[in-house]
Amino acid sequence: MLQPERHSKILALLSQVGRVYAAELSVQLGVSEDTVRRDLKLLDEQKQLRRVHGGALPLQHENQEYRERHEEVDPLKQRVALAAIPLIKEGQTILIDSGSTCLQLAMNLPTDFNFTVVTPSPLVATQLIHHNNIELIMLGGKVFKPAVMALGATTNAMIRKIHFDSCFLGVCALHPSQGLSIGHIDEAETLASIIEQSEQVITLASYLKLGKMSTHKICSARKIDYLVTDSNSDPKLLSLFAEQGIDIKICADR
Amino acid sequence: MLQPERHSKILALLSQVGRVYAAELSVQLGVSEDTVRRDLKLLDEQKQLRRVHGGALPLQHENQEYRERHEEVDPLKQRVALAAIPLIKEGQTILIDSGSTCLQLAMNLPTDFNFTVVTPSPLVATQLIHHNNIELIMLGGKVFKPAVMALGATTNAMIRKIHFDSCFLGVCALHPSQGLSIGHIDEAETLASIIEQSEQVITLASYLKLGKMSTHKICSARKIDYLVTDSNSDPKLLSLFAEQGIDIKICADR
DNA sequence: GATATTCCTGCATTATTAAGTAAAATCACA
DNA sequence: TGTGATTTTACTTAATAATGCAGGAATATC
Repeated sequence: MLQPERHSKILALLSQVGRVYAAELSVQLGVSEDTVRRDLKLLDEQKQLRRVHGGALPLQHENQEYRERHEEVDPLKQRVALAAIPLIKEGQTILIDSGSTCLQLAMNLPTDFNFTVVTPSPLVATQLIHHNNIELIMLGGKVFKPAVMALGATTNAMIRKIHFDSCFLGVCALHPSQGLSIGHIDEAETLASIIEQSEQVITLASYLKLGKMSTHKICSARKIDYLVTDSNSDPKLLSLFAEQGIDIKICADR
Repeated sequence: MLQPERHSKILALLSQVGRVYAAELSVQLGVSEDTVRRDLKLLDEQKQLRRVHGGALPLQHENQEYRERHEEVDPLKQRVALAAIPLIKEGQTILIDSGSTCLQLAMNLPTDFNFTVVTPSPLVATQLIHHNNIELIMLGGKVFKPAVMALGATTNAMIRKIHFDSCFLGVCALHPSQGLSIGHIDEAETLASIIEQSEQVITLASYLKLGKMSTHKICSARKIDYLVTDSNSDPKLLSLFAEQGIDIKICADR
């Protein structure tokens, strides 16, 4: 294995697990501890990580980073989420996906009528614990950490037993011809199951997500009923979506 | 765990609960008390905290606010939870129940080895999202708001497909002859399913819960393997439990 | 004031690192 | 293709750092 390969592998591991040990790296990379130390020393000098006795740590501690990221509310996402709320009707059973936009949706759900929320996200569930008008159903299964949601066979099986009036998806890539797509295959499958069980598919996406595509396809654009986005979106792109039967909702500007 | 990791964890705990004890840190961090003392001494020299006999305190006056905000952390429950941590072994699959004591357990799980956590509580799940060494499985189902946990037929079905090395239950009533009991029938059934699937049953209960009984029986005391409690518990009561084969663990005082 | 914790000091043990050197691989250039 | 320079890696040894343990000192608790 070449030096730059090792370096990127070390950095990948670091961001994945938050710490690396020199001794372990030596085994994992198949080189001597000396080489690992030289690598770590180099990466430290390049400010790519923080060298400490016994191994190395990321520059900013992951937890803090996440907390900050989590506490700061993106106003754009919040506006998109707010614009989607009128689509919820009394007595419905809706699914709310994981992701920051959907979390915003969860934080702003109506309190003046009753409905049921199903979610694969522990964060969304936690947010809804104290809404007395909401019947909350958690989807079970292995929690996929990067997306903070339950997914996989168990989750899919549970989804297939539920019929949703609508599902609210915080998409990460929506393309006119390629449809909805996402970076992880299991995530794609679980989202596809959800869509299969939903009367209406409602996607929440800021202009940054439109016209993009990712690795694993979830469904074609035709399956989508609503797209809630913002006024920065390209009108041509939006008309392409409209041609495929998607009802477009633009959120307020401020 | 690397030294700087310990340091940031100590500081994080400090800002969360407003005080740390050397002896507790030793358990939480998996190192000797000497090492903890050296850590505290270092952090004190770096003006990151104030060292005091028995532990350490935050420096800033804003800690007053912090303490107010996080006053909900019951130190008694935290100590009981800490005493249960050594019962977790590498590679195990454990279930962590809902409830404040179990939430404390979740907040203090070891980070230096891998294991799997299954939980019906969105709060526990949210807490564990950032533990990279923990494989997290959420139990799905209707969320029972008063207990903040998934329960019912769907949940029970999912439980029956999993075998737990041990389950950690934050009991609300444990009586020598009546066993474990609880106020809601569905909760009782779900907990019974969990116990059925567990190799070891570990109960966490402050002295306030012992000798009490509630409406719906979960299981007899004989099914319980460990009772982790505090030194305020009535010794006679404890010996009655011990007679039924329960291993009693008393948490540290203070 | 007695007792029990908690703390500090020195020391032994272990793990980790640094420095120096040699072998191997890679590269530059004829 | 061959030769020497350069880089990269591995090995050895000495130094350093981190940790845990055992005692006596300090501190808190009753």
